[in-house]
Amino acid sequence: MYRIGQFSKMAKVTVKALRHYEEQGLLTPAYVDPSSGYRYYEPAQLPRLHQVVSLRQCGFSITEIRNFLEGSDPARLLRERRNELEAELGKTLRRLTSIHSYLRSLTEDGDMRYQVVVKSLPGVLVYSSRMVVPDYDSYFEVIPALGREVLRTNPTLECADDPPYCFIEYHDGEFKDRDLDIEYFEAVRERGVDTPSVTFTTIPPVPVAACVLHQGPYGELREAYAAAFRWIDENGYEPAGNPRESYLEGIWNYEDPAEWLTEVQVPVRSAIEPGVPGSSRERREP
Amino acid sequence: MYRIGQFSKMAKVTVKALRHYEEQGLLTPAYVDPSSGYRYYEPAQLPRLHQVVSLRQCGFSITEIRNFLEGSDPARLLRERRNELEAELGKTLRRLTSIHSYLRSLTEDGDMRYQVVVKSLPGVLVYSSRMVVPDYDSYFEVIPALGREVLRTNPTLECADDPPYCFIEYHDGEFKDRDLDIEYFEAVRERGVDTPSVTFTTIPPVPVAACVLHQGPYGELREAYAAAFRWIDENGYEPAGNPRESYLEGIWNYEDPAEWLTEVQVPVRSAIEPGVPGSSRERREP
DNA sequence: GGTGCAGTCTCCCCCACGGGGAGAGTCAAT
DNA sequence: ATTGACTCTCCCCGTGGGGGAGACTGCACC
Repeated sequence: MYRIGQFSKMAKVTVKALRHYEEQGLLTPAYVDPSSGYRYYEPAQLPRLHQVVSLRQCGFSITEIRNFLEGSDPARLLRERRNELEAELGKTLRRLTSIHSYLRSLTEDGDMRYQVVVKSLPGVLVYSSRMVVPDYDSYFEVIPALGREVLRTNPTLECADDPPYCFIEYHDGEFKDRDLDIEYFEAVRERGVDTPSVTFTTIPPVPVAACVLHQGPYGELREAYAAAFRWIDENGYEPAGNPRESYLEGIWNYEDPAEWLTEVQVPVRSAIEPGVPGSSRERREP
Repeated sequence: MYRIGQFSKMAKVTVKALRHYEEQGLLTPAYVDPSSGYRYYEPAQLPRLHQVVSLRQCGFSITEIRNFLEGSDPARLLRERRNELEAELGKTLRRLTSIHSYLRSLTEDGDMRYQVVVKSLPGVLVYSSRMVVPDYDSYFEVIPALGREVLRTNPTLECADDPPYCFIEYHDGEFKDRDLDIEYFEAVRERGVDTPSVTFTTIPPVPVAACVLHQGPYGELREAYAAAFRWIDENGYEPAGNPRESYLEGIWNYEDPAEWLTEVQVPVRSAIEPGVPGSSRERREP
């Protein structure tokens, strides 16, 4: 019979952990003095404790260890844990690659103007209009005209404003700066009546998109795209749809183009062949 | 000016997280209504939030992001984070390998008799005696005789008993079952007087040792060694010293050899060439 | 002007795995 | 009897928010 401190030294496990394991039902002391409350352990308990420590070193949670010790299909638990660890491995690798991109942009370009965030884009009710315009400057004429046209057929139409969401999708598979095949979207509160050039529809959500925020005039957007596609390439993703340009602040709010705010959103998927790291479930972290 | 829910949709960040970021000083709302307490945000705050989210996706902690945003040498923080991520990667890999060994022992051997735990062994004051004995059975004569000899020259000597620690170190580089070159150690409370065959000394701590617990007669210890060395090999370690057999329960406590408890402790080091994963600091986990 | 409802506020508890410490009790030796 | 070393229970701490209670607020509608 050893007291907790002695047993703790034998097993190289802290006293706190031993008490915690008792509380969690993993290891009950061989005897507890009813008057003093002192815990007494025996070496015969070492194998069980050893197993607990071994499983902890594999990253099992207390609950999983309890299940394990109670004999519920160890092989299954081990395989589950393996899948989780593989997912974790994939995530750590992605983070590492991401840091690498960060560091490169810092040392090569000297700044970190464009940081990439991966998020999903919700599906939303919109009206949209596809067209070919001669150049970027045409946006400033075409889009307001489109708005007027929609309002003419749908006088009571309200655009979404909690928050607003309007963007252009680029249908050209390659970079062009004239004769652009674009589609303009604007989120609305409810479906309206189609016009010859304007269609109401619900766009599907995008499960994964790499997003870059651009502050400044549209002429520099090209760099934002470059940063986004470079990141996508470096980080083991590949484009999975046409890029969007979402307009957050623009001419309608600020005279000064330096204040304009645009988000480039590129739908992506993992370029890693499926079945290996990173396809599995999450655990322990956001 | 958007309320928190609208802004949350724009940035795809939960309301809870926005409030948390304010509390942590990462993003203060553009305006807070003094009477209602409502938070109001502006799109111009999106770049900062975008950066926060981007750093979170790299696994930075809130505190690190705060340092980052306050401009303290981003390159250094990124390199630090990279080192941490590499360490994490190494740890996950080790866990994965460990699970793999577990699963193999389960499917091949059908049981999981021997689980391996990595721990460090403390330095300790001992007396020791090196000798060559004809076979394992000699232990039962030689060791008690040794104890008597020590007590003859050191009548007041007390062995450590909080907890006791006695073990044999095997000096043969290979497996033998006769003419064994062994050294017996027993921890004591204070230094005594050497005898011709017994020396007092403080053995140095072992930073990393792979340990296996064996329950049963000594004849089966060979399997414990086999399991330990196999695990060491599979898990990217290599032996870094002679193995020890630590006797926790034995003939002095139990008649029945099935109750005997012995821990095999093999000093190891990482067999991975240094400089790559796993050599760095810890973070977020035990 | 009243009412309903969605949104927001603050406050508190929760997750895992213990670490750190306070204040009180216990064991053994001098 | 008095140390001094252990041990007990209880509470707070960290991470990064999630979930929910109870109370307000803002806005639309009647």
